[in-house]
Amino acid sequence: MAATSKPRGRYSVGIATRAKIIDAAVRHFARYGYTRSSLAGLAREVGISEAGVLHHFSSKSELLLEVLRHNEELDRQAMVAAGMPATPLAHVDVISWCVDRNVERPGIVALFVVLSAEAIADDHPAHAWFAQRYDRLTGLLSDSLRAGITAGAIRADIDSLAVARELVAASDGLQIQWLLSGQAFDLPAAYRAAADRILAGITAG
Amino acid sequence: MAATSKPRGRYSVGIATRAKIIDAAVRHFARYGYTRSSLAGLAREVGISEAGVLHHFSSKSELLLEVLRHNEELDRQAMVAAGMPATPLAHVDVISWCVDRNVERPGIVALFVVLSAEAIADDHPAHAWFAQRYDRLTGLLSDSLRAGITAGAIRADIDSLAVARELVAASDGLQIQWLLSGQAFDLPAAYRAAADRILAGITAG
DNA sequence: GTCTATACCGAGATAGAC
DNA sequence: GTCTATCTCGGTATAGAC
Repeated sequence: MAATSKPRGRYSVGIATRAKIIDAAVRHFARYGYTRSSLAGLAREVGISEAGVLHHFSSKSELLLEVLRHNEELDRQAMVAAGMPATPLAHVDVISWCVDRNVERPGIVALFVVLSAEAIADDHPAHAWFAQRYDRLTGLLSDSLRAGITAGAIRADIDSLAVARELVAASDGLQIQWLLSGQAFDLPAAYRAAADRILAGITAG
Repeated sequence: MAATSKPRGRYSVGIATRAKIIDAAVRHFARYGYTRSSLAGLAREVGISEAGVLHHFSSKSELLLEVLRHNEELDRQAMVAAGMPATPLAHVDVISWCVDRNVERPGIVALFVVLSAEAIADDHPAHAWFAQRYDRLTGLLSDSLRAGITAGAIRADIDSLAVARELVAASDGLQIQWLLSGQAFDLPAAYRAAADRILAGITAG
């Protein structure tokens, strides 16, 4: 424990500071979006100054991208730990797994709902990141559905990309309602019902 | 024509100024969200000063609510003109009609996607407006579905509110993907397919 | 690694002239 | 009805001390 925390001079060790900043940034970006979040508020929460934050991240937009990358890495690790396929979100079940996980951390859900809407503007610092994310997500899901067709589990006459978009859309749309309603309904159950309804229409036989 | 536009003094007539401000505000809020939009940019576009804008709307947040109210009124009028039921969005078909209409004006779609995400924060000036809007929307759709059950067209064992949420979620989620992709797919067709898939699972018989 | 101090910019809003 | 001028605040980022 002492190995990483021996103070040197008048400042605390700081190896953990970067992580503390990212943690706080997740909360702030989720609550206020990117634009309304301020480095000052972030710094106050961490217990350092604005300049201290900018020592670790050269700009606010770089911090945003680091937050997104960090979260992606955590997701990957959690998926591996849970025995999910290494390729993220390759299967429909994986979305349900994600929803179950995210219901425990509404802050992360808000982070993505708020930022993905903000990032629609093509000069937003995370615009490309989100555009790519959706392409990848729907592409992988579509591949997974086509594999299901080959295996004979799914009807061959469906538009796999369209269904993939619907599955992702159901998740995003329900999240908005869940957050706006103050988490007034059971999000995982709602998503499972929606996915089941979609899948029921495309199963073979 | 001259009835409303005789200049008095050195300023132009200005009865139309309020409408011009609202028009420009729709574009700005859609493009930048509420927070990133500035009265200065708005004013520049209209051709007046910031103070001129604030002469018509006492504050920026009041302008936002006026924009939302104005849009609601336009929707109502368009619905009446199209022979849609006066109660907005009481039927599933009405959503399709809205999607068809909105695909011609991606700015309005962006307005709602961006603002409804921004409004998740409970201190956002339009938070209550959006929370109520979703309650009303899903409530009316749910009522409509229950009427379908009574009429024998829809299976009696479905959760009408859950299905209503799914129909709204599909629309919201597809809109996000549509905007982020640069309008790369046919939104009305995608929504109709999604709605059909959901409805196919709940029709009686 | 973190501080203080500061430069610089742009926001929303108000007061009072025309 | 619109202007100019100004106030006040808050933002990001930089420079240099410790």
